[in-house]
Amino acid sequence: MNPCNHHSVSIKEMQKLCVSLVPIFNHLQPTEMEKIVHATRSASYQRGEQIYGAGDTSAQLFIVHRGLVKIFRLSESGREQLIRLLEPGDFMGELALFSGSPFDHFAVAMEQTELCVMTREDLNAFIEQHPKISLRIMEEFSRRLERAEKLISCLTSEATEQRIAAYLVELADEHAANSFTLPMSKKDIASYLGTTPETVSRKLAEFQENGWIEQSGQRNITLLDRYALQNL
Amino acid sequence: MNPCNHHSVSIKEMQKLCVSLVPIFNHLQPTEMEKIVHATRSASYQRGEQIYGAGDTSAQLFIVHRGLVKIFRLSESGREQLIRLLEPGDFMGELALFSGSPFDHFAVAMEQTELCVMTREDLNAFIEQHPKISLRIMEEFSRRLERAEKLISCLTSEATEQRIAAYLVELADEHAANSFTLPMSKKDIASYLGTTPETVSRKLAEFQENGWIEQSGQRNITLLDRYALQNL
DNA sequence: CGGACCATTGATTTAGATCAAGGTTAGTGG
DNA sequence: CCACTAACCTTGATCTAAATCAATGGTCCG
Repeated sequence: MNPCNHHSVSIKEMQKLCVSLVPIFNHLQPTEMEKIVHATRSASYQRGEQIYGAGDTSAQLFIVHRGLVKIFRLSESGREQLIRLLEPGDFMGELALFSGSPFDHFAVAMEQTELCVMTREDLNAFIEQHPKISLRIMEEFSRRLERAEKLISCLTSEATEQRIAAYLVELADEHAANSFTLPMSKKDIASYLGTTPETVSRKLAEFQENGWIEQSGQRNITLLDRYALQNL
Repeated sequence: MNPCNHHSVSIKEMQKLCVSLVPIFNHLQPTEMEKIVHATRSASYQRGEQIYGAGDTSAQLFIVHRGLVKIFRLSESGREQLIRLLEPGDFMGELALFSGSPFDHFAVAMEQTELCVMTREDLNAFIEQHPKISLRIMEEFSRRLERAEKLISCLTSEATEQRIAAYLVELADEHAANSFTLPMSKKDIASYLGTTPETVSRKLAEFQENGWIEQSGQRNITLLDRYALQNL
């Protein structure tokens, strides 16, 4: 944890920096933006740098402004379990913020990343003054919760093969295209889907043999038979 | 969906009914309670009755006042996947409320159950007037999210045996005692943990043989060797 | 250019699912 | 209150999907 605080940057710089807050913290008057500026600090991280780790305590809300952050746990056996990837506009650290309990997971920057940081007091004060914003935050929470619960259903009720197929379809939907690039390494995909890199490799090869997908390079995939994948 | 609205009950009755809101909606002045009363309707369900199902749309927040509600999905194969059990004070329906998308899961009363029902408009207005409450709701969200993410880690990184053991330890912690009653049928436990009733049976029998637990009746368990269970 | 990490493919093993058949419990209705 | 039925639980035998172990090739980054 070494957030470099730049409390003396110009308001204009901060506004630019806080542009990622817009999806959540919108409905703001220009004069209100100044309050966010004072409530927010910025922190910068290099690729591979840890933002926080399990056991750390920090009553701060982190909002990704630029870059990519990986959230994961380490199991007893030392296996890394990927929870999710955060893109600009996503936030993290909310549990520590609300309950004060220490983190039980790790956050690491996957590339050059800039964060906005808010303390609990700041958030409290902010929400009291801009109550409508809390609804948007709740909306975001509920979306994440939905995603988590869907993943749980998937993990418990579907076979590994189906999970991998469903994941491909999900990616295609996100990109609104049949060709896309995997957002992470096969190793991480395996961790996310609760399987092993070997199995991911094998299943993708199998899907390709069946003519359902086309792999090119190491991370590019084209869906050829979406229907087949969905009906495994 | 057949909520029986009682909009004409006395304020006193509603206060009693809404006592379960306290964990979330506290910090209220007596005069403010009246607003909740007007914002809330009550609905009553029999054991086994469905509150809503996948596909239904309803922009309402349901808060459990009395009883027990089971939330589950049905997978393609028709397998029931238990998401969670709601006890008094818990709420549901928030995603439909915020995003307007239809439910993708089912909610069924497990016993005689009473709910408080709030529409989106009611919640909006309410939060604008009582912004502090939104922090408590977020807290609740973040707790649920934490639980879901822990379950995901568990499902992906641990073996079935470890999951069952960890679940027993969790139950003991919740009850703050080594003896406790399983909160649901073994069938439902299996569904929750992503396994089958047979495996749950076998593993519990195995744990008992090893002297780690003691089963009595069909739902009572005493932990004898917590350490062994935690270090599978 | 070199080293570390990632990906692929094959051979083997195993945990847990599935299928099957009793025994038990609990909620229902007379 | 008791009897009945349906759902639940348990234990056994078999099967299979995926993990693990292992070895080679590929790719990215310093």
